[in-house]
Amino acid sequence: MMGRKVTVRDVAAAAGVSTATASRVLTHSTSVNPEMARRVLKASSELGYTANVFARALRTQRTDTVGMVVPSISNAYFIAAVEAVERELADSGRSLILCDARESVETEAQRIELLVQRMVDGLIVVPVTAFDSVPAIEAAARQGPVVLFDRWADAASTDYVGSDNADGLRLCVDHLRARGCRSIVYVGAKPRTSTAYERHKAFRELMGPADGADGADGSTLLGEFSIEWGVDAARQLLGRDELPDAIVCGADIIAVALLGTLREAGVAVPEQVKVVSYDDLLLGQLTVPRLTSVRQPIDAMAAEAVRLLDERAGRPDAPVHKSIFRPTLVVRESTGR
Amino acid sequence: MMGRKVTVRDVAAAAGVSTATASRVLTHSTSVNPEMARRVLKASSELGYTANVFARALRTQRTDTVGMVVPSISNAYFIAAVEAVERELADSGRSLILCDARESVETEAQRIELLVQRMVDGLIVVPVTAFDSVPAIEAAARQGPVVLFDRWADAASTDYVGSDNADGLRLCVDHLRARGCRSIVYVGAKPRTSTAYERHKAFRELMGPADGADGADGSTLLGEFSIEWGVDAARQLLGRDELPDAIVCGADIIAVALLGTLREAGVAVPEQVKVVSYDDLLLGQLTVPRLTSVRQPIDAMAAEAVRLLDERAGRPDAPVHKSIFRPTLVVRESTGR
DNA sequence: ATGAAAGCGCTAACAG
DNA sequence: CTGTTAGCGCTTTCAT
Repeated sequence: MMGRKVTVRDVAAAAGVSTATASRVLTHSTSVNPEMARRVLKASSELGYTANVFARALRTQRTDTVGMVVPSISNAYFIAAVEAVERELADSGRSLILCDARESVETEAQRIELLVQRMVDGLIVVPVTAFDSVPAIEAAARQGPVVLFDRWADAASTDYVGSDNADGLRLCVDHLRARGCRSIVYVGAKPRTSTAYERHKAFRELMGPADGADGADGSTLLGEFSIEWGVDAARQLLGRDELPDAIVCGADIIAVALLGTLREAGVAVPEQVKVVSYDDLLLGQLTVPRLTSVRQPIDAMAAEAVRLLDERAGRPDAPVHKSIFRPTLVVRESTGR
Repeated sequence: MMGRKVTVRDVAAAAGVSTATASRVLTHSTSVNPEMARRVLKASSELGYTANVFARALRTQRTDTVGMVVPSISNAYFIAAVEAVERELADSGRSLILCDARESVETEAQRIELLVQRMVDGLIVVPVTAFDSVPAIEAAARQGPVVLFDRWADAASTDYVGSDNADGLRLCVDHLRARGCRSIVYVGAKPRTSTAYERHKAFRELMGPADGADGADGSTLLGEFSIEWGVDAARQLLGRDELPDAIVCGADIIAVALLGTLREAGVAVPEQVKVVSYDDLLLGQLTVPRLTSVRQPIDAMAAEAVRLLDERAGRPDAPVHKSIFRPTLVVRESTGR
């Protein structure tokens, strides 16, 4: 429906050259007579020429477009990631096509397939799960460059950019201990994603071998990365005989909901309970009190993801590369003044 | 880089028919001998055939793809709109390409241009501004179907789907008056967008002809649809001799920030000041107290937008259509129990 | 350095 | 109903 009418032919004719020469000028491919080049450029701009992307892609097998699939566009952390990647791509004149997997492995597979068909030059994926997302990702990786972002998928032999979750959790626990907290509870997500898995594992290791079974002593509560779970977990804690000194949340989205629920119940944060979280979303700075949270260097991570994509495009058989960034802790009022 | 190798030719050969017949089967265009059809389908699935989108688009001039440009993907209201449109399109087997204008008219123009080039079958735009966005929108509308969503752009002769902002504001003010509020302040955005303009205008008309000049009596404060402005406006109000009975916010993003700032300063909401807002985001249900807010029927609006796009594709010269939906007020704790 | 011509993979006329 | 053929608009050999 939508589309240009002006073609290279028109430009060539107007400039009095062959379509080949016109194309050469327009794509800066080979050197051409300056005078002809001038005429082509003039004709091109006068006619308002824009190359038909489909014809070009059909011919060159490239699109200057990168695809990105995230688990949910309503999670602000992924939006921040998308924005960072888009900024990065803009620098090299490329654009991003964004797809939402809606937390469904099936939708995710469809979206990945869609993007591969659209011949994106590369694909950045934040997998919905660590296991079930693997087949679609591997199929895509067979066709071209794929980089996993933030979460890895098990056994997927693709490049990866993420941050050190164990270190992030260590920052949380060290900070709380320095403020005198003894009893600490972790409220996170079930280990269906690599981030949920790593953060939970790190917490348990940091807390010592006290509990053997999976949170049998009540020091860890696992649900989803969602508002609902934050509310639910808070209620569970409120139902206990006594509250812990501090709560470590696996993500801001959980923490914000948990915080609201605790305060609604009259619990003073940070006086009675301190709360620390992960992601450092703007959202966490709107709460009262504002959240102490682990920040990942998302711009650097986005840049690295694009770099890996380009590197892989150049050397398809290079060994798999994993880039792990160090997070930092941003201290705010939720862990005391 | 990424792309299929299997072509119609391969499928046709494997099925022992011509490419034309194979194509006919694969696109369900004309009726074909059932036996041949069976063979083609079998060959197709055995070879793992997928049509090359570019070749198809080049030939058919269609892509089964709709483009959407929003002012900012970090504003949860637009994300909700995107999700609704995507759901709607999925029903008819089409997909959405999303672009972020980053609150910049220039970026917006680029993105619109990019999508038009990509020959999307239609374009849904939430314009960054009511005036400066017009040229890019009109240029796109000359190429194919365009529907403005939520915000209209001045003099753009394109179809539009939105909601009745005057009615929404009336709901707010009526509700507050029913709860006994006398002094009411409006905190909104400068009239650079149609929604900001209409909400502000409606508020002033509802409050009577008391103030002539633009908020000269301090009953309206105008800034941006942003966190920062919410904080700033709250501080301005806190600096006054006395607080109003109630505050009407032009958007939840403003209200959430304003609410946090008021409560941090020890102001009791809703006891001292009631707060009502617009958009009914999930965000507003995480605050303490939860926000009373105007909800727009976003799913119905998305469905209508897609319908208008399709209608326009069928009849390019049909008169311009504007669809205005009625909002409702969702009452929560921020205006009293 | 330039032009003529050959396709990229697909679908729509046009004959049969 | 089926096959042959001609492009969609572009880039890129291959000659010159």
